[in-house]
Amino acid sequence: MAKSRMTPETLLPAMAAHVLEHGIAGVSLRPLAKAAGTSDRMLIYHFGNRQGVIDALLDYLAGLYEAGLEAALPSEPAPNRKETLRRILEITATPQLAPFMRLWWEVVAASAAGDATFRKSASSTMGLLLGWLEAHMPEGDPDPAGGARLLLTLIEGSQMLDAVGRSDIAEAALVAFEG
Amino acid sequence: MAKSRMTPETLLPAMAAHVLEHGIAGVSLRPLAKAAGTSDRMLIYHFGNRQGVIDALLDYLAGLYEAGLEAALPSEPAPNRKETLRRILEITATPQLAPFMRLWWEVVAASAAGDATFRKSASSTMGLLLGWLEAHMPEGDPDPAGGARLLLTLIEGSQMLDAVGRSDIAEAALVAFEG
DNA sequence: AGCGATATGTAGCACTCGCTACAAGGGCGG
DNA sequence: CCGCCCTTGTAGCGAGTGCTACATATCGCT
Repeated sequence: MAKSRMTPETLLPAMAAHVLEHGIAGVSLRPLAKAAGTSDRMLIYHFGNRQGVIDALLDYLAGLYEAGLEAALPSEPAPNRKETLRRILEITATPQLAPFMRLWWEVVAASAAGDATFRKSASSTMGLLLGWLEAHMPEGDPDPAGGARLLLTLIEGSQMLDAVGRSDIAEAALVAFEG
Repeated sequence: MAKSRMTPETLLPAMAAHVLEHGIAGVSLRPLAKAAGTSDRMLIYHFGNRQGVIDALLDYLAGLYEAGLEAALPSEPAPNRKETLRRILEITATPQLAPFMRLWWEVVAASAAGDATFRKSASSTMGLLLGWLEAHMPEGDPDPAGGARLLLTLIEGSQMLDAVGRSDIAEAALVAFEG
């Protein structure tokens, strides 16, 4: 019966694409399996249960996001904090990263609801972003560590405001930011 | 048969309590109805359909949140932006407002996923908070409007970081904030 | 008192959910 | 070539979903 011997690794890209479009928190096995060209039966077989599927997807998506970010982020340092902030906000609004933002708020919501898996993923994603920011703070910044944390907080606040349709507030905040 | 003649208004408080504990985005009618001492049948009767129930709940919860916030927020202006920020963050970490935070990220996630009802609710909540902030900016602030938007962005970023277990970042950001 | 509108309980429909039991095909080592 | 194991399909279970049909109880009004 076996035609192609699909491994978990084979399935993940297609499932990730489905999840990026339809969300991950409430995803159900049958549509997910169909999107990957297999059956719910096989997802359970490969990943044990639904939670296993989601865990694997979160891991895989974190890698995808990191790669996408790495590709989009410029390496030249900005002259000051405000410009650093402006560049990051511009990049994270990139269409190819946009589906990740929708997913991101799902991860945050699940974290806030107490889901350990999602929280761990979210927490490490923030660590990743913070690390990049620290490494790309303007030269001569008096407090790169603190500044990076301040910028990260502003970035996330801006993105939340974008998500609820109040990018006007985020833009005004950027203007008012003295960096 | 009718025992108590429950009106939609009678049902809302109990339903709100249930939703604050169990989430609103994926709430299902039967447990919700049981929590309110009625049946799914009656929820549909009173609110038309599930969406009607959720709409009514969002409205009611927005009112609850506003009232809780109004009760918790002090009226004396802070000496500077940083202190204003610190006070707000302290208040929104209040236990009685905590369940609302969990709900809030659900609302944000649904907004990001394109749900119009949730987005409208989230957007107006941000408007509410912004209005309060503008009215409570420090005396003599050079740019109260811009400053309020900057603070709101920082507040929301901090709360997101809290939600994913990275309050360490939010606290360092507060320290690094020059207001 | 009687009648119509309002309110509520019961049963059920058609569907999806995660997951499992069973059987069987395909690959590989002996 | 045989037999075992890994993989996969089919069918289905029990529970839960939003919602509806129908019957009936209760209230306000005349």
